[in-house]
Amino acid sequence: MTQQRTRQQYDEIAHYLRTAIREGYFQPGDELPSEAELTRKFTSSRGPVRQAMSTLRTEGLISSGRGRRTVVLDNVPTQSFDDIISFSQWCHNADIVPGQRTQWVTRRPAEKSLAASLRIPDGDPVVSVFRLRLMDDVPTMVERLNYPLEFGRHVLAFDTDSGSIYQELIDQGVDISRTSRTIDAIGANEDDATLLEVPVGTPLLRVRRRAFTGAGALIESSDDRYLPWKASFTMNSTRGNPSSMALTSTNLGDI
Amino acid sequence: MTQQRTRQQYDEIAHYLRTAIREGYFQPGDELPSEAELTRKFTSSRGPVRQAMSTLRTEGLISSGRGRRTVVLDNVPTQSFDDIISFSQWCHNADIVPGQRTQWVTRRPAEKSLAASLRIPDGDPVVSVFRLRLMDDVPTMVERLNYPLEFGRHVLAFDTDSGSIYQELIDQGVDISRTSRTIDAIGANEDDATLLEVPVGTPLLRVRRRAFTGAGALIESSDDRYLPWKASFTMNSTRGNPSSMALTSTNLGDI
DNA sequence: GATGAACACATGTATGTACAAGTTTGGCGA
DNA sequence: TCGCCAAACTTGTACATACATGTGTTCATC
Repeated sequence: MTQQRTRQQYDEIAHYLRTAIREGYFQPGDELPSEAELTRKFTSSRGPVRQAMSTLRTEGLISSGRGRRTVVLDNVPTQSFDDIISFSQWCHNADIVPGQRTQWVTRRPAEKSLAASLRIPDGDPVVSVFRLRLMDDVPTMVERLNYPLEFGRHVLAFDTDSGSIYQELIDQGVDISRTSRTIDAIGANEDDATLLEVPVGTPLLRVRRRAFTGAGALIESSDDRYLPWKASFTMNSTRGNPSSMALTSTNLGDI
Repeated sequence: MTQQRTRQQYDEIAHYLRTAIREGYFQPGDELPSEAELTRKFTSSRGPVRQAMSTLRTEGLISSGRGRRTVVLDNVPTQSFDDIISFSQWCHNADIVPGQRTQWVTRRPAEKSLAASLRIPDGDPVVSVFRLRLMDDVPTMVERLNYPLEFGRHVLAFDTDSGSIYQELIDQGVDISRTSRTIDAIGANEDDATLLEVPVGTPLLRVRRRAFTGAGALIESSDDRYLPWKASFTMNSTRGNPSSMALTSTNLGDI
């Protein structure tokens, strides 16, 4: 999936360390080999070694500091960009069989709020998808997806019961390079309640997502609602590293 | 707050770019100066420039690639580690007056599940705090904090109605270096409902947090519940960058 | 005017060096 | 034995250089 050409040195080092940590060769609290040792081990220079360390640090796997040896922190969960963006991909990684029951797929003119959210003129055509997603055949999440026609046409031509829309877009050459998520909580409405088989008002974990191309064009604006006892988000922050996460006060109806 | 000694070059460059973007000098879609230009502008070398770019990239502010000029993405919100960990700090940044009404502070032996969550033996003393937090005098969040005695003793000696416990721990020399958060949704129980002045069962955004020292010792295990129309989380992920965030299936009662 | 090759320029990766600024270690002296 | 200091080692920061690899432009050619 989304293959890379020849693996870079720093990528190789990072992969080695990540694997060694995940498989318990380095336990939480253990010291990692020093940069000098890794340099020798991989017949490399300090640059790639430090680059690998840097990625592990922002993943929250290790902690380092001047004079101190680098130590392994908790065996924290982390996922790649592809895992994060795709429900199907995430299920596969967790050894869960993903499923979907498409409720409807439409092409229609965008009403005002949706147009604003997609940053297109009022009335421009959008493609919308409404699906129930399942984990091992158990209802877990309701998914509302909206695409500008430019990208939505790929969705219209796709059997939305057959798998990952995300993967289909990638295969069609759409360059998904960044996503922004807003997470909050909301009570199940009637549609949600029926599909998820819970009472109206049941607290759901809502994830509103917007996906962008590298050039900044908006690909998707979506609203996913999870049963909180089936899925949750975990994130790590480390002092000194940028967080890419923000607590925001919700005053304006953004997204 | 938590001052730095002399600002490093890469930090200066990052700060300049961040400010210029936030203040609109570089608009979303604009190209940033090339690395060569920045090198000249700051009389520096490529290393620090690239280091600054790297932090902005993981913050989701910019996007770059081989051959392409670096472009500004959305004007995305990001916050530092200190902002993320402290409700008071976050409010200050958003020009909101933070408040708190302490319900109780106790020292007691940990019952089984709490002891496990704090990774201490059953019955070891813990310090617990239960507070209502306010934004501009409006109830916004209920906060349940638990500390092993080693760190909790600082909390016992602190007036929890006077401000930020986090800041107090820092001032007492506690090295808070990493936090792990799990986010989901939960209905308000009777305590939550009374304090937040909403009906029982109202969907709340729950953030369970654990804080660690650089050496890996557990400082705090907490449970914050936000009114979702007052606060939410935002996060950005970029292809190729590690995410430090994970969607997790909630089977075992972790945290 | 359309096509394509050559070129300049952008960022990505890698190496080597030097020094700064912490932590740990070990030995020396009281 | 205890305490202190210097040396060794660790990671952080910075600079100079080289080449890889992709993008965009220019310009000669068809």
